[in-house]
Amino acid sequence: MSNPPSPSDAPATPTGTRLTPARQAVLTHLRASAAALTQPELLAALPRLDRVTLYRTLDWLVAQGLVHRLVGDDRVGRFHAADADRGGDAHFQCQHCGRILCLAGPVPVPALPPGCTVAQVEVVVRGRCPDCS
Amino acid sequence: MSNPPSPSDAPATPTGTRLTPARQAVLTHLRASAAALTQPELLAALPRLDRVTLYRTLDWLVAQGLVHRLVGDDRVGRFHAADADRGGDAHFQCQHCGRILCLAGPVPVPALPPGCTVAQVEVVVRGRCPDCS
DNA sequence: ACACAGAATGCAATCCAGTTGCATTTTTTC
DNA sequence: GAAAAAATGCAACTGGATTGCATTCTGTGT
Repeated sequence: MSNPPSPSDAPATPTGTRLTPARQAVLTHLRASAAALTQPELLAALPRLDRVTLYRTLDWLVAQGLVHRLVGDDRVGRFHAADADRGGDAHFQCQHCGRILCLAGPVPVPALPPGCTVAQVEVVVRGRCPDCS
Repeated sequence: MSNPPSPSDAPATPTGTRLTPARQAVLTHLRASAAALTQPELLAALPRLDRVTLYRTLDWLVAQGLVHRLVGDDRVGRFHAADADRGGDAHFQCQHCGRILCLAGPVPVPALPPGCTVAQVEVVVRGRCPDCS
């Protein structure tokens, strides 16, 4: 996650790892979606993939810093591409349809108790998305 | 969740519901803990309770607005008392021990796409807690 | 005091996303 | 072209969360 963002089409594949078609397909699909997707959603969209392969693929993509994983209110993990054109740490979750949109821009850091080291700040805004209004 | 916060010691029990000893015990235990607790942690602390009873108890407490439920990075639900002396929507999760502390004070809302209705803003700060530094 | 109704509890069974082990296939390298 | 490394697919398993149903408990009305 501390990697500098790689070019969109040829990310570095460190230490004997490959950017396989499956991984490319998942990454492409995540980049095409404005909302964060769950594993079942991805599986439905890419039926040739095995459940476990998708799981490991997402694991790898997250490890490469290409994909961001977040957990919504329903404790289901959702994934979205960590592209430069999207913000990193701010998300909007619709309380009606459950979709998670990715917001751009930095987020303010709230006041912390002394002694706490800050590594990451994540903001989740809940409400109604434009589609559900 | 849209209820006005009830007094600490005598919450309203709407529509024929009771503040039973089990519920009081869970609420007391949550109030005594500075960190948000998982269901297994609560179960270990209150062995007389059944798993399902604890689940339903937490459900009830959350519905009453007495307890706040949040999901951490590990997709495990954690609960903490929604007392007035604690903030509502800001939390700190230690990346080392996994504990979730509750921070006081609201945070400013980041920029949203047009058409989005905001109902709640939640902030999760990740890093190292004082104990793990 | 007794019966009744509604609520709460406990046990068992189920669900689902996530996870791991192992055999097989694919890709890279020598 | 063969060996080695990585990726994939299938099957089984985990752990928290969740539901159904029978039982117990509390409060109310007669």
